[in-house]
Amino acid sequence: MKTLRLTSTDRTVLLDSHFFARLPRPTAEAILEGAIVSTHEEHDIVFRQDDPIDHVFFVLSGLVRLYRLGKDGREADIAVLPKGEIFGANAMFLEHRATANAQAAEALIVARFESGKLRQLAAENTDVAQALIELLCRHGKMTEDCLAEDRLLTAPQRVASYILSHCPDGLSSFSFRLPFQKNVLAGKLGLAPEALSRAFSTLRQSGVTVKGRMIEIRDRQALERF
Amino acid sequence: MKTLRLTSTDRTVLLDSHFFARLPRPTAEAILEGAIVSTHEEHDIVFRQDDPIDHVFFVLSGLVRLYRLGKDGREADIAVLPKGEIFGANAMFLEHRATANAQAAEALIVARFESGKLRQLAAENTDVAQALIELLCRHGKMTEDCLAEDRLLTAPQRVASYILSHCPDGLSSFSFRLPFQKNVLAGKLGLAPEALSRAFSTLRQSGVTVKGRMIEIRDRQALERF
DNA sequence: GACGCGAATTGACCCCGATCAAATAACTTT
DNA sequence: AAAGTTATTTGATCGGGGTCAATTCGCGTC
Repeated sequence: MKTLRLTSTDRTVLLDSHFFARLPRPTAEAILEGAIVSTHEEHDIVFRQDDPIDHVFFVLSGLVRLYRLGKDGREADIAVLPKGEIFGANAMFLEHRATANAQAAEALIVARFESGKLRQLAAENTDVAQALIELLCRHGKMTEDCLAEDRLLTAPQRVASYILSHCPDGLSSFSFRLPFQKNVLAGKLGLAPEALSRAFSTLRQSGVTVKGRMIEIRDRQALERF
Repeated sequence: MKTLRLTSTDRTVLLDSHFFARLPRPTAEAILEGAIVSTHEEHDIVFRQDDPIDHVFFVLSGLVRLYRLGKDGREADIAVLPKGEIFGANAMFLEHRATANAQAAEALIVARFESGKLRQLAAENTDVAQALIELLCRHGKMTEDCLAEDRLLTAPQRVASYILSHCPDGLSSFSFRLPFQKNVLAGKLGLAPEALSRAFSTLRQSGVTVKGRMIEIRDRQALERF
């Protein structure tokens, strides 16, 4: 892990992100003050569950995986966060302990902000508080979605749902490139890699073609029906 | 469903709750102004997924079940909330649409507050915003816990974990009464009722006795090991 | 273009938990 | 207390997905 300072493209990523974009520019700038940037190799651990953490993290590039460990060492993904997402914010209001492990799922650059300062700001500035509230709602809903999908859908259905979430409305056929290794996708969907693989081949009969990371859909309706 | 006004015991439940207790009394009182109370029979639907809702709900007594519906009509519980809990708050910041169905899991009394007013208050008053943030963090963590347990634990392990969460630290043997029907517990744990039943009988060999709603533990360590 | 290594697929097997059906238990009502 | 519901348990069966082992594929390197 190496630590650096914010570059100007970093600032762009930050200011364009879901969270900072809804803040008045000066407020956003104030938060950026004192940000620390660090790089991590794939598989590096950023923090561990129950670690005391006094920072909030922002993905500048790459991918983080948040997961919990079972007694037997098995891992369960809670979330997979791409560029522009924030993590570690819950901890700020929850005893300052991480609720999960955070690991680089690929080469990763993160910015971190002192949570004390951010919390202070949130207490003084309702814009910041609003932004935090919206962030937490959004993340909460994502976790809920995940839980509901786990309980309601089979593996092929979850994969279909994932693919459809990448299909712009109206198109009946399209293709896209997976934003990460199948490995990671499997974890995100709560599946073993083998199960993901089998799910893809089940979906072949519904017009899904997989070649490397490229996914191609021939018939959107068929997928929705699945 | 019948609608009423707040009784004085209702006020007590509200003011003692996790959310309101951390607010200055006058602020809390201000929110209570204009609360509407309604009663619901077991199985009544309070609101449906995707309904536009402009209220935040508070459980005065009884139990609500939040769940999503699958295409095939199957139900997946997202949360089961007892007296003192708030629900429908996410919607306030998420297009004003409910993210799940809310159903009375037993005779239920709820108070509702206009979300517009609450949101306004949160924007003006950082105490309210802080309380909301903490609420959302707490709920977020609960959902995360649920997701992780689903992915990491078998049915008997989930039940053991549930029982242990009711065991005060230090005691090695103790007993308690389930706060709701096994039916509901099964849903909360993401199990079919039959699976819950079987899980209980598996745990018998680890010193768990079940008689009606009474649960008795002989050996805490044995349960933790499970 | 050949090589090498980690990622992904495929096959075989097994276990957990869902589902259906039937029996029993626990409540309500009268 | 008897009858009628509604929950819960138990048994039997089945399917989804996890795990292990063996290939095969894809991609970066030389």
